[in-house]
Order: sequence, then structure tokens, then C-alpha cells
Amino acid sequence: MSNSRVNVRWVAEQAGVSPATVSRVSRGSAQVSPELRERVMRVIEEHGYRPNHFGRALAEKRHGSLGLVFPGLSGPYFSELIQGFESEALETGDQVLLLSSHYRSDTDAKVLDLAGRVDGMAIHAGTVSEAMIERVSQTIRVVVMAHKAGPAHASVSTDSGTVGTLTRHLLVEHGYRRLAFVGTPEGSPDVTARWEAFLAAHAETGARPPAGPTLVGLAQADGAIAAQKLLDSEEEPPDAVVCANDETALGLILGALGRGMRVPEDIAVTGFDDMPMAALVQPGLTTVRQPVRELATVTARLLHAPLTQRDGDTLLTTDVVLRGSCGCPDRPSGETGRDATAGGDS
Amino acid sequence: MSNSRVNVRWVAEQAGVSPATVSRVSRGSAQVSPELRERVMRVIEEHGYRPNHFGRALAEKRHGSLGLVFPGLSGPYFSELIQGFESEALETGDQVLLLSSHYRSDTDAKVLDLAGRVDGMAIHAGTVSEAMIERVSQTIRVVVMAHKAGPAHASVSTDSGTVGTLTRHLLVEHGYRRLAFVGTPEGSPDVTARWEAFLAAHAETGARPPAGPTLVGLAQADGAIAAQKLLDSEEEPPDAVVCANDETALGLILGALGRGMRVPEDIAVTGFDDMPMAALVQPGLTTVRQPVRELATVTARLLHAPLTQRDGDTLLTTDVVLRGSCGCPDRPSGETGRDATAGGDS
DNA sequence: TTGTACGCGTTATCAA
DNA sequence: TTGATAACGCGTACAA
Repeated sequence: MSNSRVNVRWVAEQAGVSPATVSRVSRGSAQVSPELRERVMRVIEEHGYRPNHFGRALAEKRHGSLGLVFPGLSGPYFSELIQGFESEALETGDQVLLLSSHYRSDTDAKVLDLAGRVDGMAIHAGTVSEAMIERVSQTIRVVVMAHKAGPAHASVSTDSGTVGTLTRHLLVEHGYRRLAFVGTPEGSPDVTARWEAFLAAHAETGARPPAGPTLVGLAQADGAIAAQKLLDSEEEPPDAVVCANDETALGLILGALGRGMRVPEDIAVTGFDDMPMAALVQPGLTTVRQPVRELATVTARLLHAPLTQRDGDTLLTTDVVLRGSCGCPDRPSGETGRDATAGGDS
Repeated sequence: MSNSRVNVRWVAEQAGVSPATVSRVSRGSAQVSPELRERVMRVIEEHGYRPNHFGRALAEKRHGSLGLVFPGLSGPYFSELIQGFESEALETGDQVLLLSSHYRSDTDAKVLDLAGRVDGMAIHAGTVSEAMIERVSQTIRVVVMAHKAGPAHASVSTDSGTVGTLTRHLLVEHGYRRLAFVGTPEGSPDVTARWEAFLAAHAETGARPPAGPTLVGLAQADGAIAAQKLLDSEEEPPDAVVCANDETALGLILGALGRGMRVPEDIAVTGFDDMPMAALVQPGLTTVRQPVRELATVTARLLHAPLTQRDGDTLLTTDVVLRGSCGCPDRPSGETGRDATAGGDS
């Protein structure tokens, strides 16, 4: 605990004023005469007095903190998410309490615990049950991230439909015929939405989708695993792969290149996120740009200022970013850019 | 705030007992007769009573939380760090408060803020000034991560000297002659230690080191940038590159492959961390294995149980992991493994 | 075993 | 403008 001796009463005594005055000075809440103010400030600085957090919170009925619950996946996506949230929270003077569910069974208890220590809670899709979200919502403000929650809850999500646009691009513009989808819909509402958009594009264009998604996680290493599954199998490999995120796409490209295959000539690959690395690979990674940081900051703002926006979903737009990995002409980064052949190889 | 009506007094009234008894029941601190216990539990469950965090903390003089301060870099290293710390803290019932300094100027103020809300604080190397660490140490327990702090402070670090072993391996076993080092020592004590070990190995073997490190960050994209700097330059490119971490190494490999170069035949690459992806690339990434998760969990344990270990550094061992990217024979993952030529191309 | 009374540190209210 | 007093919710000596 902090300096236990130095509290309001003690400072007040030293300065020869009342505790109330010390409080007023320390938080600048009301007018105090210059003399007293000076006397108090001197004592405060001399002894490094800082108001005790509990006392203040108890009196103000306010924590000054926000909670962030996420599944515990690693990678740039969550890093960006956490940092965006954290930096926005710090902007308004709120501290951030972190809880990664990590697929544990006692997550619910931890969430309730957390709910008692924060003013608002951001919950990433796929981490907490609907029932628990409902329950927590009744005591503090909750915003669901990356998933369009029901109209009763506030949520911020990004448009997954763009995966459909991208899939149509592969099918129609490039003429690929055997597409694969890398990612696991179950337990992840955002991956589910992307998979559904992928299927919908097939249905619209009359193309035949794969029997099911290639089930791997969202880390780069999972992309390498997907490469094993798709390329080392006895079945005919796909001519284009839509990955649930950039990380797996990069892992897949790495796997393909390592096997002596060419991208996109032998196999086209697309991602989702448009993380910095996507523009730096050669060939550049065709992907869907998602405003991850905005997703985080908007969520934090919604939590801090509950007045501005009531419940309902805030949908952030996403865009297709065409680069070389789908077969489109690549804009070389640096002088060594290769010419990517436009059009498919069907 | 939580259900403001439902507090100890109210529950006590409902159950027809005293507040003290409710407290005893809710935390199982003392013996209570079965009947009263039953009555109280009924009311607690029926109305979902949860002890207010502030009241409890104020009375117990204890926060039940740990702080984690880190620079704000993204990538697998910090993800693993955060998660390891968080999972260990949850094990002991502590909540985690996050603060990413993000190279801001007002970090010191935020750190002091944080110090008033946690029982202990883990500070990653390169985030907070010595003076501030000293100051915070006087009020709560502090552990410095990834940097051997002075004997006055507790710290947990991993052995960077192994980079010297790896460098000697490149120079002596493989006979590489023009090594490069990718990473920015300044502001990052752990990168500094690796750079120094790299230099020491050159001195010991009489080899001539590069004029200076290739200054880029620690993200994968920085590896791609390093590839531009090293491979697109007019100067003769290095025949081996020691990267400050695996991420930049992978970015560099990606850049080299994208330029039509072969790894390790045209250029050897090594990393640091041994993240999952390192074993999955082809060729496999030669690197130094660092127990990142242990770094985090040991730190958390040190903070939670200040009794076990007093000040001083806890050094975790690291190991060289030889794979194909340095020129050693690679163990193929899957059937498509390529034969890597052992020995250098000097 | 149970209840009473006080302390934890701060802010808000109200009276001066 | 300032000060006294009452909350805020809980844990815990101490007394019964």
C-alpha cells in the first residue's frame, strides 16, 4: 500500500486546515484562497501525498477503470486491439484491467470479479456466454467487440461481408475454381461471418464451395499447418485460398514458397486485416482492410461516455485491398518488385 | 457501480443477522452455525450479493491486483508475456492492470497512478526510468523484466550470452565472414545485451564485425524493411544475418525468398525467441530459445509472494536451436523437407 | 457462536 | 471561502 501515514487528515493537520480543504486543493474541485492553497500544496509536495484510490473511489462511487475481456489469442490483431483500447482509455484517465479467458472453465467467475472493479467492460466476441453478458450488463455498461450483438446490447463490429466481395473477385475476375477457406468458425463469431460470406459468394456465382473450412487457429503457425493439410495431401490442392486473417495467410504463403510453389501462379492466397506485413511480403498480400485500432478506440469511447450512443451495433467499414497474391498486378515495394501476372490460371 | 442496494447491512437485515455474520459467511473467515449460514447464503444467492471491492480493499489494505508495464510493442513476444503474466496472476486471484508506455511523455504520471492501485508492479525493461523504478519501489514491490537490474532491485531476465554462442557457430562452424545484426540496441536493454554478445563473439574469434547494427524495430515488418536495407543496397550483402528476434528474422527470410534468394545458400538467417513459427518455416529457423512464458510467470510469482525471494536477478537459461536457416541440416517437417547443405558457402 | 462499534481514506453536504 | 459531519461498504477487534 501507499504511504500509510500520509492521508488527508494528516496533511490537513500539518497545513493547519480541515481535511475538506485538502481534498478541494488536491483535486481542484472548488475555490480555495491562495494562502491556504499554497500552504496545502507545500505539504502535499513535500511529503508526496497522493489520495488513496479506495477512499476516493468509495466516496465517488466510481472506479476510474475499464475492463477488457478477450479470448487470449496471440498475434498482431490482439496486440493492436489491446493497445488501441489502452491508449484511448489512458486518454480519459482510465486504467485498463485485462482478462484473457483463455478458454478456461472459470471465466464466468473472473468476469463477475472484474465487473466489480470497473466502470465498463469491453467483451470480445467468443469469450463470454450471452447469459453472462446479459447479467453483467445490468450492473455496468458493456460493449461487445467484433460481433454484432443483439439490439439489446451495444456492440462494435467490422463488416465481414467484404469477404464475399473478395471471394467473388477470385471466382469471377480470376476464374479460380477450387477455393479453400482457412479458419475455424466455431467459437469465433467473426470467423463465422467470414466463412458465411465466403459461402454466399459461391452460391451467388454458382460456384461449388469446398466441403468445409480447413480447421486451424488464427496464428501464423496455423497457416503453416494449413499448408501441410492442403498441399501435402493426396487430393488435388486448391488453386486459391481465402484465409480468415493475414497471419494464417502469411504462414500459408511461407509454407507454399518453402515447398517450391509460386504465389499466385501455383496458388493464390488472401487474408483479412491488412496488417503492416501484408504490404511488405512479395508478392503483396491481397486482403480485406479492417480498422482494428478504430474498433478498439470506438469501443473505449463508447464505454467512457455512455451518453453519446445507446445500444445497437456500430458497424465499421472494411475494404478489399488487391495486391499480387491473388493474381492481380502487384505494385512493387522497392526496386526488386516482380511482375505479377494478372488473371487466373484456370 | 454494482447493485447499490445490496450491501452487507442490507443482506444482514434480510437474513435477520448482523453484518459481521454476513461478512464471515461471504468469505468463510470464521465458524458460523449451519442455520445462520444457510439463511445468509440464501439471501446472498437470491439477490446476487457480491462484496464491494472498495470496501473490502479499504478494510484489508490490499488491492488484489498486479500491474504490468511494457513498452507497447506488438507481436508474439509481448502477447506471450502478457498472457503468461495474466494467467499466473489469475491463478492466485489477482487482477491485472495494464499500462503500455508507448513512448509517451506522461508515462511517469501514469506509472504513479498505477502504483496506487496495485500491490505489485512488473516493469519491462526499457519503459520506465531508473529514478521512477526507485521511487515506486519504496511503496510497492517491483520486479523488472528482461533486464538484469541493479542488485537493489528484483529482476527476472534471460541469458543473452547465448547469442555469442550462436554467433561463434556462424563464424567458426559455417565460416561466414560478413555478418549483419538486425535490431536497435538503444532503448532496449535486452537487444543491447544481444548486440554486445554478437560483438564479443567477433572479438573472441578475431572476426571483423559490421560497422553497426541494422537499425529497425522488432516487428515482422521491420524484418522486411531490413531486407530492403541489406539486400537492395549497392554494397555487398551479408552472408549471414543475426536478428534480434524471430519476428524480424522471419520478415527477413520472407524478403529474401521474395527476391529469389535462397536461404541459407545465399544468405543465412538466425533469430531469437524460438516462437512456434520458427519450427514451421522452411527452412527451419535457427534461433535461441527463450522461455518467455516462464519469464512472465516467474515475475508474477515473485510479485505475489514477496517472501520467497529477495532482491537480485533471476536468470533464466536460453539454448541455441540449430535448424536449416543457418546452414545446418534441417529436419524436414512433413514429407517435403528440403535437404539443407551443412557448412557455409564462404 | 454472535453482535456492536470502530477504522479504513476520501468526498459530499450543509452550516457557518 | 472554510470547517464539521455524515456517508461510502467492508473487515475485525472486542464484548457478550
